[in-house]
Amino acid sequence: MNQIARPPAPPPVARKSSSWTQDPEGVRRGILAVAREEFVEKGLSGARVDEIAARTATSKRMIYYYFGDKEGLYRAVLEEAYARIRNFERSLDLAGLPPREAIARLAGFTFDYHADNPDFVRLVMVENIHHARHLESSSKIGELNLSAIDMIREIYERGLAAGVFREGLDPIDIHLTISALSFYNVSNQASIRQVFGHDMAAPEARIRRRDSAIETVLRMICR
Amino acid sequence: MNQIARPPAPPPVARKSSSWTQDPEGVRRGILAVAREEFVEKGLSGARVDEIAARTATSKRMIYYYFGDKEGLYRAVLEEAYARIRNFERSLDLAGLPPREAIARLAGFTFDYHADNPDFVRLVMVENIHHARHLESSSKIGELNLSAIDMIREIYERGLAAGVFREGLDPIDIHLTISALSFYNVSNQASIRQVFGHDMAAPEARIRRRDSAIETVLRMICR
DNA sequence: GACCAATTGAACCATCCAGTACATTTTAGC
DNA sequence: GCTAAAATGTACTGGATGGTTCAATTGGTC
Repeated sequence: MNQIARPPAPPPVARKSSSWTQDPEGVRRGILAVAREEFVEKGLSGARVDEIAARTATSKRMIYYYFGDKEGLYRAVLEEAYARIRNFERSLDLAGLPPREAIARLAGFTFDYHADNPDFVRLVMVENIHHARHLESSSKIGELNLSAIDMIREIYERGLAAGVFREGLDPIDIHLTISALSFYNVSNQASIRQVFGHDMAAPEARIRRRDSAIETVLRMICR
Repeated sequence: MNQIARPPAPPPVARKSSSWTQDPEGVRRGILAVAREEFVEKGLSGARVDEIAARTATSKRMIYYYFGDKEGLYRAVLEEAYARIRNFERSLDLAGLPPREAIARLAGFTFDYHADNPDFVRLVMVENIHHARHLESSSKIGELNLSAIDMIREIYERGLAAGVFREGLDPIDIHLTISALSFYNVSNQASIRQVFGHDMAAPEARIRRRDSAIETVLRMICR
């Protein structure tokens, strides 16, 4: 509910005043926001369409009107989440930095994105429980692929040329390491707390883990 | 179905033959095995008690007789999974190895355990989706805590004394890094395949990722 | 071979829940 | 203003689902 930047909703056409006051885009966004919270909290099968509808400003009827069925709604939520992280990745501008700094900042930003968006992390968990079937059927997410991996490849090659990175590494492997170190503390936060009594969401713990992750990635890559 | 080492089921008391042939322990185990598969595949809310019952040699009635309700059954599955990894950890004998070898083998074994037991990984994902509520209510899993972390602490201190490890590291941090690098490829296997077209379960990919994880852990810890 | 507790079978139930039917209101174009 | 299409409200349904009832069968003990 808080990480949705809901712009002031510029009504393209004048807004009449009456009993009803219709606003399709707003309704859509409203449904999506509530749906995301529910799916993130209870999973795809755990979430209840009635519950989502109840927490919305509109009715269950509208959910089916706009999204077809429960899976369509889930898919829309998933696509929005992936679109958002793709935007985040595109917003990174690391080309100007020296390789070592670039990787460090990429790792730091990635860590922060995961820590700041547990909803995204939990959605990805849910989707993986379902064997990523919906990622498959939905819009080709392949663009993610390029942006993230190519960015790493570019930095890595610059680092090789500059002689600061060790040779023989795979950009995908680097990406997996950064992702794993960013994802795990968030995805497994609850069980870590339960088993080790450590709250990874606490500011100090998070900062220390962040530093450790960056350091680990640098040590992995640097000569 | 394959990663459960089901010992030859030594019937402590003789087995009679009759129309019915009652065997509580066997029934229990049978239910648990099917239930694990279902929960792992569909999650807690996605799994259906009727479906579990149908795949069992016995009936739904027995599930409720032995486990009370769906959550009780889930809890039993969860406890069994954690008991199993605790056994695995206890079975590791690294005290005799030089520190560097010990950490490398710990990382390798941990990686292999996760890769060989995707059921465990998926169960932990499911449990985290549910905020580890059932880990909390079930038998104190705190013993895990000790065994895993203390083992690392012991190795780490030997490594410090030998001058091969760098100072200032937290055993929990080391554990989290090893776990993250072991867990992520399995938990996110489906989305990795979907987004990057890489199959982490393929033998070559797995071996390369394993080597990379071990190397990364060593570089993280060693001076 | 009788008795009791443990174990099992078959049918049943109350509720939940995804999805729909049908009517109604709103907006936009003329 | 009139009309068609888009958007919304209300009420409902049929099947799925977790859980239960009641009785029957078994194994051990005496």
